[in-house]
Amino acid sequence: MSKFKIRVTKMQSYTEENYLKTIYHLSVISNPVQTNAIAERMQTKAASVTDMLKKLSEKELVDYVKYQGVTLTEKGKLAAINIVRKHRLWEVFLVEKLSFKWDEVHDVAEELEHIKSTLLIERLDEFLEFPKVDPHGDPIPDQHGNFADLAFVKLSKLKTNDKGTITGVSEHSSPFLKHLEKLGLTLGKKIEVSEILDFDGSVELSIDGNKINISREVAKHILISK
Amino acid sequence: MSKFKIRVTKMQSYTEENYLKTIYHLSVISNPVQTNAIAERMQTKAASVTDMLKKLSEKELVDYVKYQGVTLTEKGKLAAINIVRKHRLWEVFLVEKLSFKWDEVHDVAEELEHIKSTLLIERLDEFLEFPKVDPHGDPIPDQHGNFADLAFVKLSKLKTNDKGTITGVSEHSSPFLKHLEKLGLTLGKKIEVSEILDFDGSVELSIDGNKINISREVAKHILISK
DNA sequence: TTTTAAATTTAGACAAATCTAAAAATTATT
DNA sequence: AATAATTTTTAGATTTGTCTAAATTTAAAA
Ligand SMILES: [Mn+2]
Ligand SMILES: [Mn+2]
Ligand SMILES: [Mn+2]
Ligand SMILES: [Mn+2]
Repeated sequence: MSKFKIRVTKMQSYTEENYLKTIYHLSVISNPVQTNAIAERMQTKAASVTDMLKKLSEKELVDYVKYQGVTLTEKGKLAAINIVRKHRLWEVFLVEKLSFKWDEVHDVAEELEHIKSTLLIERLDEFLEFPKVDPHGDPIPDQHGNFADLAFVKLSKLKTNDKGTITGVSEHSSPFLKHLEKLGLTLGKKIEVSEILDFDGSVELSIDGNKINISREVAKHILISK
Repeated sequence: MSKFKIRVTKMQSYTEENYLKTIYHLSVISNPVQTNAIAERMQTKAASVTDMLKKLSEKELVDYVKYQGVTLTEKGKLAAINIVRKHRLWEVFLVEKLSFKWDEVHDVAEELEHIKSTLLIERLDEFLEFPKVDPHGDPIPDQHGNFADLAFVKLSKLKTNDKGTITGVSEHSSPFLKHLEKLGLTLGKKIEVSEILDFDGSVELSIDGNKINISREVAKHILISK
């Protein structure tokens, strides 16, 4: 009879992975992460979230204090970043190799990110020539979970005459991305703020020699560098 | 109150898809397919299979007669072929684009085949330039489920002095494929039977100018054309 | 044609993930 | 500090897919 209990750390399920990823993303906004925030983002009910938090806590993937919220443990954070890595690499694949548009990739990547094979993901990384960012400008972590924290500023924070390059978006919905596409606001484009309208906060900017006006709401989700 | 019951044909689950595919493959050998055959191939218990057969029958994907076995309906067959199509296309991708060996692709494809996106699979097909066979020589069905029934003959059926080209294998396990690899018995290779040994039925063949001997068991799983 | 063996199905339980409704804890407001 | 509002958790069900053990049906053997 063994003196020690062998704890077989089972692999995470599809569902657990989605929870970990959600908690990871919400951690940026608030830490610890609250039950309702997770429920809303995952389109599920608070009661279901509570159940899962207990389970993740049991597996030592999160630190969970009743009524207070959750934080990822080191182990949980690494697991989460790994899913994010896979998600973003698949998005690059879809856009670069299969001609998907940047608003078409999200749902498929949401499924592909759960495929379990390190060989697959390392080979994919190599095949894509080790991309540093995904089609939405988000950084792609390396095998060890490290990635450069790109210095972004929201377009809505710029002042009149400020210049910069579009390097990311903080909203990934298809309607939003299609809207940007139509306006010519795609990654890499240089812009200059020509005016900020007083009455609605909307932003007028020069792009490719044209002047266009975008709502404050849209400006908030466009990330500018330099 | 509506007079008609609306039957929402739900999409198949990951598990249902695996059952359909298994039934499809077993149909080639015997029709109808028996419960135990499915259970054995899926590494599960007969009782679980019975439960699933009732469910698939309910969804009109199989014709199921208690104690007699199952047959795929037209609908079920199409669904099954679609999974097979995805499985084989992904295998080609892994080998052609990510340098996987032919014995490394199966398990990963087993997961990838369940990704739900027609756009993805049609684009993948295009990206791979519409391959007709997978890395094991198996035919890849088109979008409509049609594929050429390639005329194979088992190497074990050949007589002395018969010639032919290796165009497929009927066993996909990693050890078997690695074994073939080591012997130089890969797809496209031309062989000639030089002798069939009486006492154990093993086959001696010429390949690339060399003579090698393979067991009858191995010969049974090598498919030859022309 | 009984009897025996093999295959298959039912009955009843269980784990994962979800839900609704009700209870408990925390936070905000008077 | 007491009350109200919000957030979170529990209790109890439900669905999907699985299992073991027992009962049935079919096929094979005597
Ligand atoms: Mn996902
Ligand atoms: Mn992205
Ligand atoms: Mn599968
Ligand atoms: Mn194959």
